[in-house]
Amino acid sequence: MMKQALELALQGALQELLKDHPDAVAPEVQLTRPKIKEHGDYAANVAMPLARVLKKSPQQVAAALLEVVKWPDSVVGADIAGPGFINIRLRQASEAEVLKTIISAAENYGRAAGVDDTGRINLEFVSANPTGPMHVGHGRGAVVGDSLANLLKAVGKNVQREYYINDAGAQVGVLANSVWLRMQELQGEEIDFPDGAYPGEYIVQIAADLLQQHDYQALSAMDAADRAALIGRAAIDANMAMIRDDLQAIGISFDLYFSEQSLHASGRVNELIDKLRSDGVVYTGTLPPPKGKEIEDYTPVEQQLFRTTDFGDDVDRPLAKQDGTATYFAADIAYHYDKHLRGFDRMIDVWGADHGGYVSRVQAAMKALTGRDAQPDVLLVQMVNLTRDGKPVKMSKRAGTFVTLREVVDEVGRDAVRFNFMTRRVESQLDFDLEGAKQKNDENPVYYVQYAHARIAAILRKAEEEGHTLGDPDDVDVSVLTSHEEQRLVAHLLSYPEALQKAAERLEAYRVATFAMRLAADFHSFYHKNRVVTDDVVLTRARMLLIRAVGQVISNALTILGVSAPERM
RNA sequence: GCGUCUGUAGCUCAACCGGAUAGAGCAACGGCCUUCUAAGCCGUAGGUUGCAGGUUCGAUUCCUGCCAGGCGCGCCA
Repeated sequence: MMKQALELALQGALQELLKDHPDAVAPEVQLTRPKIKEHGDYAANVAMPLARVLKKSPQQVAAALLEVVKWPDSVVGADIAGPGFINIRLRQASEAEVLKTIISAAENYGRAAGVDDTGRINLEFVSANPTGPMHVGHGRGAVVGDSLANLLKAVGKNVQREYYINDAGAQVGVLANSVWLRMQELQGEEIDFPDGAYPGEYIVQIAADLLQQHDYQALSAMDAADRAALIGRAAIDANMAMIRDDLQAIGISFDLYFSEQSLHASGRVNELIDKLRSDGVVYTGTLPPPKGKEIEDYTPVEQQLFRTTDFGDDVDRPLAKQDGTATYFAADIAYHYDKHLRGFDRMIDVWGADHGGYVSRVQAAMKALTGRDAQPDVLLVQMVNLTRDGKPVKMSKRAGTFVTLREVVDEVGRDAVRFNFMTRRVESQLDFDLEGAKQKNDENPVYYVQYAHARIAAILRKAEEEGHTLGDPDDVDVSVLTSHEEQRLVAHLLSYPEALQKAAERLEAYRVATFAMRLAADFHSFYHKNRVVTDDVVLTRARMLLIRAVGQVISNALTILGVSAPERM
């Protein structure tokens, strides 16, 4: 890699300069790609921090560095500019050679050669409760998590996708009761459907299916708890099947669906609480009433508390409810601890912003259990505001009027949903307009990128019709690609592996979408100023190579995002 | 009240873990289709980066305090 070679050269020069200053700390060499063409192909800022150490002006330091530096052959010039930047210019031909690399590597360009051995990563995302269909907010988390998994795999990480099924606790009882009420109703009985029950139409469907499979009289005669268990299990299975189906519709599947109930059933939650107790981080006490919320009948209760405040949390957290069963928190620690025991070196959790208050307690718990290294990295995905023609779509879970992810995908299409969800950082809220996402114009970035890909395919078809063939890329003379637009494209393609690397390091998959949009923009700009198919055979072949490489990289980026790259539009 | 995320052009967002003249799209205005896809391109205009301090050679970026908005804050998951 050119960048590394340059960094090495500068580091060498740095050592040379610092010979007389044995106790000085050498600043890190950082190379950036300047935004402005006149600033060269790479720029280094080392002279500026070094100026302080050597007590000379940055310009003097830069000059001294240039005296001793031994550049690689491809460097044609380096000069000092601005407040002390060293601008480096490379021989152009050496950059355009990347086009040949891209064509031969094809879908592997930008990807790591193999799977690295720096550890296994567990990536948990979606984990929507199996009590109903996924809404749009879940969809954003799903797309973010899935794209991140693709990205991490692309740079060579060993990643497992995991879905945590919250199939335990009181909500299962509520779900079972909701279904049972609908079953009774379908049998013609008068029912009173309470506020707390799940109102959706899917509950009625599950009830109808269950009536097909089970004898209603027999169910009525059953012990209520046994019946609730049976119906609850069946309803959860039905909902999970629906969720998996909906995820399939946007191209997402998991390596493992992990059941919370299995943690309780196998005794691992209780084992974990015992372990914490023997570790001495559990005590019996009462919590102060919560702030900022009016609670009329707050009564302090003695309970088992996990001393999470010793590990960075705000208050200690209860492990067991008053009825003696474990809290959700206790099960979740057991779950994260289980991931640790399964040998994952790193955990990443993608959660909705409404779980933000939960991060510090889980991290505190994992710190207590395993030490700092096994704390999960938590990505909090902010809300999605669904609009139609700019007006908010009213959603009420209680009234059963929330828009499901499936409805949105069916209406606007998988590609538009996936790409639009990836155009912003997870920290910022996302406005998603149903009409805007369907429009096939500039307002919709997914078409902008896909259009570039389809346009490239069309040009290549045209070129072949005209009798041009690319042939062996190694025989193409890329030195004729000298226009401003061509050089921009080459530089852009060259930076793709670095862009992936950076995005992966920061767990910011949206950067891949940004990259694709910028590359598409550079291509469209090139297209309008340069003709690919001409009478000049040498130039035509060089440009065919160039746009094929552009199309390949757009396709590779879109693949990471789970978006298709069409040949025609 | 506490925690957390956000605040950049009229609107929606970028700005490469402190760097050079803060960039795109939409909306506005003016151009470009008898030649490879106009789902596109070129140009003009638009900014005290919420406010006030601080650290630094240098701050949209880091720190502190305010202001505004989102999310959350008993054994619900």
